[in-house]
Amino acid sequence: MARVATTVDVFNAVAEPRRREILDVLGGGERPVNDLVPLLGLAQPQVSKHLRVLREVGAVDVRDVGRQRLYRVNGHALKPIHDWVSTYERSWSERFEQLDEVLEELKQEEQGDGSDDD
Amino acid sequence: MARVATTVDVFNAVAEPRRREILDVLGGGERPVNDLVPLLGLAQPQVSKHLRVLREVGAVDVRDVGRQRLYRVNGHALKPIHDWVSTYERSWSERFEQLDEVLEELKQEEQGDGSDDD
DNA sequence: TTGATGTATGCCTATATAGGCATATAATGT
DNA sequence: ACATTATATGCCTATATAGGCATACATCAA
Repeated sequence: MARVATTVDVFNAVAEPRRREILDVLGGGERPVNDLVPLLGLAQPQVSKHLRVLREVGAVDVRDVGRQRLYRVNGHALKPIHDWVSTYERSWSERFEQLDEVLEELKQEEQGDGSDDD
Repeated sequence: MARVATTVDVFNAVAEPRRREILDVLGGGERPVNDLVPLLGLAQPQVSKHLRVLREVGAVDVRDVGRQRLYRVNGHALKPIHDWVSTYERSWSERFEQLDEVLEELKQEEQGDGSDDD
């Protein structure tokens, strides 16, 4: 078996480095497909395919202008990733480390208090 | 071709839902492998394999105690994901939306000013 | 040593999928 | 209508990998 389809799980869609690159480029503003081709060093069909995956998970939106299709990032689709990973932010954020220190102090005080209702 | 190895790219390692589940469980505290088996509904060998992948990208640490191996989350490994996805936070965060409003206002004022150094 | 328990590894199969390449589709200009 | 440009789709191959299952390895108990 392989894994949950890239077109269904945004975590998986974005696990492909090329697709992250595409989002990063599009972060700078709306662009047609052919703009991405030289920037990524990929053939046009592959770029279109990556864009399709990103579109299916909602990470990009499209707009037709003449014969061009202008793609743009839709960051909302990435929120689940942010939400999930943020629960681990405690590990590296100074802000949380300081919070942990305070909580630790409170805990110690409680223990000195003699109550052991854990 | 497939994609960057799960054992090399933390984005890819975590693109597998089972592995996110494992991290979520371990977030509650250190646990031996066999604790995860019933919780995930996976066979023990598959759990060990997922843990191996997580260990290779540094997302978990191990500690031997007797014949058990206690695994725990190492959130630091997830920071690159947080950093990357945070650049898109503008899309959904009220905080950034308000900032955008202010910037928009400043821009309008500048235009009314007659200067067009854009 | 022997047996039991906890975990890791190896082999196998099915499957998803990235990229190569040809071609289809669509819009525009002449 | 025809050519040109922009993009999407289809077919192909190679490859990574998730899970099934047997088994190796390691640690502890008797």
